[in-house]
Amino acid sequence: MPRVSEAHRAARRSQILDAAARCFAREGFHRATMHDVVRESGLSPGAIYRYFRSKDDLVQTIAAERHARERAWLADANRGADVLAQVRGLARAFFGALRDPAERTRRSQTIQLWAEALRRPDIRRLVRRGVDEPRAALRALVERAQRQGALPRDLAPDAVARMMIALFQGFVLQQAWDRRVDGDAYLATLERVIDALAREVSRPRPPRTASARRE
Amino acid sequence: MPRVSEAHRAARRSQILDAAARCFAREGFHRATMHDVVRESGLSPGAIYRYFRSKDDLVQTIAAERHARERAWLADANRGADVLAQVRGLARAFFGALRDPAERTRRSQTIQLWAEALRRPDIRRLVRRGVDEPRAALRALVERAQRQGALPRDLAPDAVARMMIALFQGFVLQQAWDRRVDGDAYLATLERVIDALAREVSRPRPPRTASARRE
Amino acid sequence: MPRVSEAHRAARRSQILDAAARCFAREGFHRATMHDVVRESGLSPGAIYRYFRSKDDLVQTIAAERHARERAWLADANRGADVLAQVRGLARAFFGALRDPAERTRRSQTIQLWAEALRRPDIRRLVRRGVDEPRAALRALVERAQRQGALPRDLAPDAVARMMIALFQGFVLQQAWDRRVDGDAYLATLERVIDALAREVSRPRPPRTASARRE
Amino acid sequence: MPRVSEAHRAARRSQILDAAARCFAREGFHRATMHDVVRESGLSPGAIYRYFRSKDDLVQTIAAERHARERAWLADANRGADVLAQVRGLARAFFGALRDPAERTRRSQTIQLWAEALRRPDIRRLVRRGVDEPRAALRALVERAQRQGALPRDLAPDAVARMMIALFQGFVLQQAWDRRVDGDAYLATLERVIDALAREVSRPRPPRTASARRE
DNA sequence: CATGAATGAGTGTTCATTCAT
DNA sequence: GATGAATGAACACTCATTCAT
Repeated sequence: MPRVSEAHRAARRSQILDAAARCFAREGFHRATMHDVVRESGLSPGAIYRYFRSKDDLVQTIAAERHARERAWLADANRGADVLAQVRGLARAFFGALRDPAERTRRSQTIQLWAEALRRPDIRRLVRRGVDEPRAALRALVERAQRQGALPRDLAPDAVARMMIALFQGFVLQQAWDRRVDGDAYLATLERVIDALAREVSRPRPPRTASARRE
Repeated sequence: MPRVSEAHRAARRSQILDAAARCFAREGFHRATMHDVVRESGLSPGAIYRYFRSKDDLVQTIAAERHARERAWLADANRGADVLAQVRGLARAFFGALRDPAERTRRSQTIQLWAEALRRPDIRRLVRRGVDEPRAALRALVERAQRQGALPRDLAPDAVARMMIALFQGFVLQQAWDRRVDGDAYLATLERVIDALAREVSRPRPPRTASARRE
Repeated sequence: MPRVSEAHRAARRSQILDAAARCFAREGFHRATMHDVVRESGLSPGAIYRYFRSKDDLVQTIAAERHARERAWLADANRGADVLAQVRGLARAFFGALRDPAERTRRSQTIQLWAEALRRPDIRRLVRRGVDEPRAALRALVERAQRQGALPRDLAPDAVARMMIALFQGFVLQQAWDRRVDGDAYLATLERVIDALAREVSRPRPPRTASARRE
Repeated sequence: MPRVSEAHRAARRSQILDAAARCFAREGFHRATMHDVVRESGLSPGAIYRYFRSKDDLVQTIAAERHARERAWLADANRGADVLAQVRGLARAFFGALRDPAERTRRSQTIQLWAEALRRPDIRRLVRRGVDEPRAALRALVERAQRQGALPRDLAPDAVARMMIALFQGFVLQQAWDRRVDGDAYLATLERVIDALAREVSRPRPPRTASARRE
């Protein structure tokens, strides 16, 4: 029977995590100090270490939280009837979210986690799952579209899924460095490409593709 | 050891830079210490500070060097006749380079620079130029292809350029976290998409596009 | 050891300041290292930096403290009736203090601050105030003596004040380099000079002074 | 038979000393680096270490040179007939020199040496001789004046000598911290005091002095 | 439970000095 | 003789973490 309620613990935890997230977004994981987090959270060092084992643990928890959030976000991807509409919906949801100012903070964390994943296996595991789970969902979606005749059968579903994720990742990077990047044109062109692929279904293919691969 | 040749100076410089690159790839910019670089280079702290003003300067120089390397890499992109062949050539060169083991080290640096660009304006400038210059080249290529009738005229050239870069960036990330990622399938699918776009030229478009956008 | 009393804080502060003073007196500001202060204080580097921003801050605080001490010392200079007795009292208090062994340490600091004032504006400000405030007090004293007819009216009060301070400063220097300097004889002769000046009041002056200035 | 002429050696030596003097005056002994001296002198580190054993040696040599200069300056003090005129001449020469801008540099060095003398016996020896020699000369002068009846016999000659030196030292300090200090008024008042003392010779003294000492 | 003063190993950097050329 | 690249011990300072209160 704990001395403080579970609700109190949870509140403290997210108070710390929010403060840490702000610090990390502002300064970067490495430049931000635990003292920064202490100041930002209004708590004491001891209090923070009661909830988190270390600074690395704080980073890891934030990474896990990011992962969970993005997973939830894809939860209803593989439902519904019109596959192409769903892909477009996903894309729109994703790019739309980037307009939220709070999303800037999260994006900054995400990019830092991408770098952090290179050195820390625990982070890498999370980041990889953040690719693998959407990838599986997108692949299933593409496969369903192929079965329905909405996308050509010679497209490698897994590669398509990776490409879609890459298109998201690259856009996140480019917009993080340059706010003026035009998300609408990017999204429109992405949809235009999907249309082009969709139309490939009803098209005679072999000769052209063969020649393209020849060289 | 005075009055040393320019060649000696250059050799020392790259001795340091190489050591730093190895340390940064192994530990990350922040975790790697100057002492690590000292040990790795076999020189003394003083020697390193004779060639570089600070640790940040070392990072910046490595960033600039990566930028220069990637720029050279695109130098002959916008030449030659067959535009689509060129795009494919570029893609193949890029993905092919990823097989070089030394490229792993460089890629690791690049990803770290992407994160570093969020906080350091000098790095951001370099990283952005690393996007903007290829983007301009790719856009010109797409425009040329459109004039030649090799790509449909309703594609936004700039967005296409960004997407191609995003496809590269995303692949670099995904492969950095998971060596097993299949570059060949990715490249083949990318070429498949370019083919699909190319074939759009000879297609009646307006009604379809409109309906695609309608929803 | 949290939530410590204000008294504890003050004790720690002066524990550090005392240790620093000893180090600075022993080694000089520049040769003394923070590690010396750490060792001498029995604390850790971090503890010291909790109370002082930098080594320079430590020097500055000691300078300010010396300034405050010397200011207090002059506080009751300009009171009382017999002006000449007061000047003599001041002189005796000043020279008397030099017999205290703890004063050796402080004097050593003072002389170092005189040199430090040449380069550091913050120290120069303090050192100058350490001259200007006594000077104003002494000048007022001399002016009062002139109004009372205790000193001749043709003495420039400000120059006299500067001279008295110079006599103190020079004595501090000379005794710092050679302990055997006889403070009693110095003080007696100083009083003898003041007497001589006092007796000038009742003397016919013009012709002599003119001839003295003539050459 | 040396490879370079003695004249060349001497020229190099003073080239280095001049450069060092400028650096030390600008930055202080401790903050000035050997690299500064290298840059300022236009020579190489090796060259400097061929002429001086260490940085401390450079300081010591400058101190010795300062000492020699000030000694020369007093060389003809104890000659000539009119003692008081000579004292005044000395004072005027001394204060007059302070108007030379090059003297600012030297004064800055002198003050630093006063502080340095506290820690370094070699410097202390020089600085003390810089007091003791003028003091002996001034004492002899005072004694001669007393024998000639130009100054009262109850003045302690040595204390008077110390006071005169103190008046110089204090003025140097005060003017180093505040350029606006009025040297002319100071000098005039100093002469005024000497006049007062001179006139004591023909004055009935005992009762007053006794009362002054009584308290 | 919470506090925050304290720790101390470790950081990036400097600089007096040396010595191969 | 002269050079200046190189050295490396030492420096001022930081910060993740602990634990007495």
